[in-house]
Amino acid sequence: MRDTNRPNLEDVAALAGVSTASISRCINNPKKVAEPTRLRIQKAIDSLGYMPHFGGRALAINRTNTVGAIIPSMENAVFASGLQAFQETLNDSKVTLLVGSSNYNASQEYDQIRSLLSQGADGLLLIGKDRPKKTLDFLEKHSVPHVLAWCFGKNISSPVVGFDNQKAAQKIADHVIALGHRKLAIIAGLREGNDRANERIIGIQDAQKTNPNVELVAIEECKYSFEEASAALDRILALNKNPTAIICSSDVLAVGAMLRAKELGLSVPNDISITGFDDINLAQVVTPSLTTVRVPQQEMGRKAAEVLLDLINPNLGKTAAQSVELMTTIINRGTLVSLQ
Amino acid sequence: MRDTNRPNLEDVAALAGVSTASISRCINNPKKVAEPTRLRIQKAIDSLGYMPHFGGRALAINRTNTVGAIIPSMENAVFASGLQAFQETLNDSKVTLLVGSSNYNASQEYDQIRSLLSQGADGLLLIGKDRPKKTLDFLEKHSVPHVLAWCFGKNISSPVVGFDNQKAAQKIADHVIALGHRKLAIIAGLREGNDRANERIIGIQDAQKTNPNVELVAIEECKYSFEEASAALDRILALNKNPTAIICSSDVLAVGAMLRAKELGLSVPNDISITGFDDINLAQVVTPSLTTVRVPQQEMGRKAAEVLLDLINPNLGKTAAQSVELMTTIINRGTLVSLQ
DNA sequence: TTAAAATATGTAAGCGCTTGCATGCAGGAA
DNA sequence: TTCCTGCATGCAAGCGCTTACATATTTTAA
Repeated sequence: MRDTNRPNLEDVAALAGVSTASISRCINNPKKVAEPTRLRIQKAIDSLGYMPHFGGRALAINRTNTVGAIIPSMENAVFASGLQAFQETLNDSKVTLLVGSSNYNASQEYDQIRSLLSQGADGLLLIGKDRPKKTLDFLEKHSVPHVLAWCFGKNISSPVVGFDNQKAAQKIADHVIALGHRKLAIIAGLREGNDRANERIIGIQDAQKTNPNVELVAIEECKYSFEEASAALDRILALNKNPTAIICSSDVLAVGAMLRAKELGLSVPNDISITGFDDINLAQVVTPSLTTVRVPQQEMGRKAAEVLLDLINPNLGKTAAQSVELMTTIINRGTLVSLQ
Repeated sequence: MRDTNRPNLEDVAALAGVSTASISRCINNPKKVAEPTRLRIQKAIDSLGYMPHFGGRALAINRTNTVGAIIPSMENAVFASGLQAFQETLNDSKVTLLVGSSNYNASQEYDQIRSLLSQGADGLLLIGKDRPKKTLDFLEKHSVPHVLAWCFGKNISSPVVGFDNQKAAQKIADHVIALGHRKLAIIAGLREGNDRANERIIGIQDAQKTNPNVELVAIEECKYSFEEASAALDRILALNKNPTAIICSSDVLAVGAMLRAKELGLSVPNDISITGFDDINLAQVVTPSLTTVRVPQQEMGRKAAEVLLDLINPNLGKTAAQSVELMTTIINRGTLVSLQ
């Protein structure tokens, strides 16, 4: 039923003494309306405080200028600055961002996808490349424009903007090995439904395999919290295999392990080296500061937004949206020691 | 123009052999439709992969089940977990969250408010209580349901869910003073357009005033980054007033100051005590871990969502939405030393 | 048995906006 | 003058959905 409180096109039209069509044109395509009329209309709009009704417009043009992003967790600083950059880039094109979080859970992600889409999202940003067939089918069936981030891969059918987790992990592991470490352990996120965690483990295993005299004494998976990482370190130490370096698949895990090591009276890196992944704020703050892998978050967010916008706008002569691979860098700080 | 790709109510109705009205009822009020029909409809919906069109619905019921939140910054972990709780609570009521960020800038906030509203947000979460008249007028004129968080106060016309920044700041300052500190300095966020930063300063000043033998040797404002806090510490030290404690109005600032102190060869807390505010992750991670003020973020997010939902739903007999004041707690860790 | 009440479903109007088409009008070319 | 062109504007259909109301069917009561 009519909300008499909120002015609509007709009200503006009446006040300005023109038809609703002109108002609409004035808003969406100002050149199509003559100067004096435009001024009159603008005055009417201002004086009524008119704002176009979102639903009406969405219905008419079948587009919302809204995109959704579903990240595994909002609490995790890992995604924050990437998302911020994503949003800023969208805003430049007058597109609004809807955010959902999946809690690292595929079925929650599916629900969020449906929810954001039924909220009218024109496109989606998703994290990672592995998801259940059900989700994939859904995306395909509804031909949802989407881009994947925080991952990369050659034979993915969706556009991807990110980095190769496996290669990045292999690189840091190679680096650790090059410094003389021969007994490694891993603390990683739960692989289940998390391709990034999974590939990071595989990357480290790759590095180990190409160096036969390197031993991988433990692989511990846990949730991304200090407490869980702390417990994971305990489990590793309980094995009595004496790894000289622990490669963690996230800074949060690395810091959790460091905190625990400190509690146990172990010196990092003298007694044990620890490396992280992501290079979030935390990494610079711990003592010693964390040697880690820097992920180009901002660039990823920005580029992902560009690709998604391309996907949504049947664009004018521009090149089709393409996947882009970004590179990670190893940031050497204080938690990794050379054994040579 | 009709998107033939996307099934609409009519398609479902045709397939199920009922009218569109029944489909609509089946979706929104299943009890109103008989069991066998409901099953038939459900099957049709599933087989077509039908999803209601957001705009159509929004137009018909003049409601989007969407609320917006505008936070000063996404990068700052300060708001992350509160926002997460806010979102989760909304989700329980099938309400989606739109997020905008204002970059601690009133005019950007105003733009975001307009943008979220024109995206159809039914209500808004805003941070802090001070804003320009223009913004206030706008909210009033359009009678936008909204709740303020991260602040509290008696004579605010909007519902507020938060804590009293001034009191909380006074409390930590009193605590510092009780430990024997007589020369204090402040590192705070920029007060301009930021009531939280402002009130936290005032709270500390309150504490100082009631203790005449306490001196406030410096008040430095800066942006919320390690680098800026670091520079602020330098400016304070350059004064040669030798404060024994630096009260920071955010953990980020406190950690930035700590990092700088360490660079300068100053021991925290032996040479100088430092306190934070917020109790974000960072606080536990630095060495020594940070004595700070814990803000009940999750609770604030949850309660704010409840109040906002109340505001939006002309609800059934429930009590009207009320402001709620939450309490902060001082978390004693390692950066504040007793001088007695 | 019949009337009344309850239940299930359909009909159609209308939410606010955009846009193809029609109309009117001014200026220029023939 | 007449015709054409182009611009500014209006008209009205239609986007997909909800819902008051009308209608048809079943149940219940008397």
